[in-house]
Amino acid sequence: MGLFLSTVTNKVDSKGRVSVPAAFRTALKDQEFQGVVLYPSFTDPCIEGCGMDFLDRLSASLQQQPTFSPDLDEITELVFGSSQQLPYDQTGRIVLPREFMEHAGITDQAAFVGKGPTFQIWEPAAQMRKKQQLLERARKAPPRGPALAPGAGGGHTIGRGEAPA
Amino acid sequence: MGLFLSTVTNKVDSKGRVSVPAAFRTALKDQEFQGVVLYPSFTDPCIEGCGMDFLDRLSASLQQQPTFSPDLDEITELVFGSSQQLPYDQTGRIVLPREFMEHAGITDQAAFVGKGPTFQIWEPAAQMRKKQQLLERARKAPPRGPALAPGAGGGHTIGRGEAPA
DNA sequence: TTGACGCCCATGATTTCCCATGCGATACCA
DNA sequence: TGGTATCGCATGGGAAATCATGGGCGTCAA
Repeated sequence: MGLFLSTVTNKVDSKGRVSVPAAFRTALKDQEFQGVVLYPSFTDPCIEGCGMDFLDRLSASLQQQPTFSPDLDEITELVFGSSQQLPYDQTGRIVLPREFMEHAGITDQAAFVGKGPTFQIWEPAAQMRKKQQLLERARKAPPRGPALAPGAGGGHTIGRGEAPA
Repeated sequence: MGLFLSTVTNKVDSKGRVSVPAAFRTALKDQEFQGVVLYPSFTDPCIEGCGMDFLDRLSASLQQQPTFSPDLDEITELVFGSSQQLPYDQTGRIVLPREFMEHAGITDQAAFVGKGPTFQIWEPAAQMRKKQQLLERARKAPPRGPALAPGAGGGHTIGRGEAPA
């Protein structure tokens, strides 16, 4: 699965349509469902995004666990209940549901922010502020990452123009 | 199998008819039986819903259980005993059985809430309350563990560290 | 009859599809 | 090396299909 990288701001038209950045689409091109899955963030004024396989795996792993944590189960309930499957139109756009736009304060612009296996959609100004906050915090107390998983491979980040066809 | 996602509120007319959200019907379109299976929730004032195949699999997995759990058995009995198979009419509506409506307190509106492999039907206000409850709990006690990859921004990215394929 | 139920059609609103355009970057050619 | 053609991507708007909803009519059973 491709990773979502970088931040791209696109326009939201009067119908609520917005182009999903080409690089993001590339990251999802292998999926069965051609589109994205969105749900409102529970902690930030933004929209969370991922591919359908993300939810598929979530669902699958929940069903396998006989002893599921109630917490986890409830969160899942929230996620499923508040997510929406949004297919691309033929030019790679999706229609942002009105309630999601309101939750994120999005009016006519949307910033797609890559977060690795998932991404977020922000109102551009709000995303700036958030980013500044994170930067400051990082300066004060640099966060420490986990040990790198071995052999996860030559890694294929998504970039432009890697058409193996 | 498609997953049930998002929450959609539809009107219940004087005959007790309600449109099953198109997205839900899509999730069930591959099934033999064109309709849904409903049964009252035994923990919440709502109606549980799923496709026929879900019950098939439930039944199958129960028979595979090496150790027969009385709990499971009880659940099975409750589920199978109180469920109803409700076919769509030609426009994709079902007729909500009166006792189910009463159990859920539904009068003229019904909220379909996706829960992945299954869904629920609520009286809209009650569903709001339930959702708020879950939200608060999610914010207070964000689930931890290997299953969850906390995002940088106090995030709540949900994912399992499982191998991609 | 009265009501529950299945089936039909009608309608408005939304959503999706289709086509056209502008812009920028890259590839190509002279 | 300058200039030009071409492609991919983002964007806009109108047309067509889908969806949710309301109501009417016959049938069957109590």
